[in-house]
Amino acid sequence: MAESPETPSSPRESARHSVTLQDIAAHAGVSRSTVSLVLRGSSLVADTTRTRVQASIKALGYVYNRGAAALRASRTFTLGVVVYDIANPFFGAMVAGIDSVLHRENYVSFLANSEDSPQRQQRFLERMREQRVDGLLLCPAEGTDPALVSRLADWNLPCVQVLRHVGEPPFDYAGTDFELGVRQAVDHLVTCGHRRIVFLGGDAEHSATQARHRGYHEAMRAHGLDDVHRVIRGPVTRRAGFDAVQRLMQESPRPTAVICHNDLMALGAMLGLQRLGLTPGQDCAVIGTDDIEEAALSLPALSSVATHPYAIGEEAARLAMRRIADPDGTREQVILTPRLHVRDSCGPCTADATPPRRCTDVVDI
Amino acid sequence: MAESPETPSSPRESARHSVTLQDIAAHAGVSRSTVSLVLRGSSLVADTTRTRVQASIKALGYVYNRGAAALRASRTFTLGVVVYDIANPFFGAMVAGIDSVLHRENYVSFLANSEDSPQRQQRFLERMREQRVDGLLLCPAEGTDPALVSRLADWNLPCVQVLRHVGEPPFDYAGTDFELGVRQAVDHLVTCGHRRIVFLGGDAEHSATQARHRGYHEAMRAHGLDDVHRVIRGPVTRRAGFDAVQRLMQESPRPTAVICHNDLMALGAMLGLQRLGLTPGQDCAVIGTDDIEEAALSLPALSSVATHPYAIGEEAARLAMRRIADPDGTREQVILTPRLHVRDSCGPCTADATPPRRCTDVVDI
DNA sequence: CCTCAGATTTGGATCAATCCAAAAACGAGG
DNA sequence: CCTCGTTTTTGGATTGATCCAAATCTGAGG
Repeated sequence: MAESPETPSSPRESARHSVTLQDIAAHAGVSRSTVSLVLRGSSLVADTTRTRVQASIKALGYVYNRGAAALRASRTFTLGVVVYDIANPFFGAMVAGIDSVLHRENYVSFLANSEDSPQRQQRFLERMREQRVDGLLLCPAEGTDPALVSRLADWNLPCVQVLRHVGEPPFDYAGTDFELGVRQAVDHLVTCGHRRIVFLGGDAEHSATQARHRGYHEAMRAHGLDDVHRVIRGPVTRRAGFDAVQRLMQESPRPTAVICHNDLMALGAMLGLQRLGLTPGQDCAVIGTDDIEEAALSLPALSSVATHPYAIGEEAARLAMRRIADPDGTREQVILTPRLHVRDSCGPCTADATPPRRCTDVVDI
Repeated sequence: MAESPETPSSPRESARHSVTLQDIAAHAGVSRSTVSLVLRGSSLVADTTRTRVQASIKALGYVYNRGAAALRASRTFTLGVVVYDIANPFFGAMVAGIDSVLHRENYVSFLANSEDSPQRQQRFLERMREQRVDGLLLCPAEGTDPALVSRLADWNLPCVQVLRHVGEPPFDYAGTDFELGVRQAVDHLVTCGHRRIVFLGGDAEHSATQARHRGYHEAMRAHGLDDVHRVIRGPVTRRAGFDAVQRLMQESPRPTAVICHNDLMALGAMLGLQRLGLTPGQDCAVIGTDDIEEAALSLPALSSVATHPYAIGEEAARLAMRRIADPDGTREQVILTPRLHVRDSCGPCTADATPPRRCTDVVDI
């Protein structure tokens, strides 16, 4: 029989009707079902048959139709990912971590940027439902209805919350122990002799902000510094850090250290100090959170609590895979441990009566 | 008849068989086809019927099944997006731009991070084909086979290249005129009296790198500076800028200005100058490319050629929409015009014999 | 040569939508 | 009341895979 030649990928495959299981079955002299089994790597198929079918698949330039498969099998190998600010390098790294795991698992992901708008987020989630994704990774937008998580459960849509969380436990969650991170920062500063330590925090009310504030309050209390503890709330941007620190430095007595909600704020704060002719780490200690690449390279190098976004992404994706495999398994919370990287922006306290001590914690880039 | 109550979204919809067109048809007393027409907003349906059907859709908590629709209609409202470094803030902004357009167009996108690996990219593209996406936005990985684009065309998969491009024209492309950007930088520096201007560029061989080098060479030639023109190639990182500028400053006579492949390099270069006790903008001018947020806030503020990543993302997405609507339309190239933002890092040349001139081009943040 | 268990293979039904040609309903004019 | 041309609605075929129960093929043992 003059069957089509063995061109691995024939150039004229735009022929209206694309190659289907049926075509391969005919070419290989077996049934649709057998071809389907081969495609799914079933062990039911005899080796000789498998080889023959695989040859036909190559010969005809077949392309698997996941949509059609999903229709019957009700599994799509797709995941929805929602973040609220993809332009932020932190999320970039996190998405890279997610992507690396999904790639290994043969999953592919839809990404949406909610811009912290619950409406946008809602619209995307509905679309994800229509696409019949197998699961969701969700960094809930500020102001997300706490009932959302249970609604997703009603929809039978596995959902792992990331970084922030809403609703009542138990839920799946992956993030960092922000509370511990801030505590580490306070502890270190106190060890260095600082007392008047201000926290520059966010004004939003999600779990991640609350955890940081809790960490600050408790660490300060533990060191008996209730009387000087102080939180400034506002946006968590470079400029906010820049402005806030300049206001703080007018006061008397002025703070000897600031801990910032994230590195962008901290970098802004350092800039603010320099603008006043002060030296970060000498006239006022600065510690940031996240440990973005820029932190180690700034001048002076910024001390920062590393929150490992890439690892968070990986953990979240892995958790989603587990929940998809076992939808009724008990919910899990993966909480990574942050780590303070001490650099040049937080030297010993010189302003206070307390004798300056040499700081020799973790020092690296 | 005891029809199900009018709960907008009944809580027990996990009943094995999800609500389908058929169910709505029965509930509303019409046929499947009519419901389908309503869902697709057809004008064929009578208003009274439409209202009745829409009520049933709400009442039964129906969820459209895009997969099933795509199977028949061969349109998925889905796009594949490939970038090579999502952790880079530039791409974050670009993806945000893409997302904003797709959201408006009711499209949803698969995102992959190729990590500049052609293999990873290839694997993702194959998966995209299996998912029957309507189109692709591709920032080709370094080393991508130039034949890829024509292969995608054979697959009937509309593809818009972004930022970089491979293969032979005509193809759809969205990006910035990097050549012009570098030319602007050179022109400005020459106007300020600089002659020994070095370009710190990338070592990769894609279109975006080549365009920058071309811009540099031509501008230098146009100003009769062939004799002093000089390109240093290497990675385009902060550290590379830091190291390169320190080496350059040992020379005699030393360069009076450097133009960098991107802002990260430029920020590194400024840091390198400071490490030597030199002042960027005074002892040596520095100009970067991209104009990332950090540029305006650094100290001194970095002059930079803005490349508008968000806008590039938007344009690329719009172009993809056009190509999907009209697959055989003529290919388009959307090239945005970069704009030099002059700040404090590039003052007049003081080292040369040429009399220093006051620079009064564009000055803003 | 027959039987039977285990290994393979198979065809028809199914998943949830769209397409399309034809049927039904409608309304105006004779 | 009957045409005739619109406007609406409809059912059967179709899309490309999986599921599953039943059919077929093997080869060893009797």
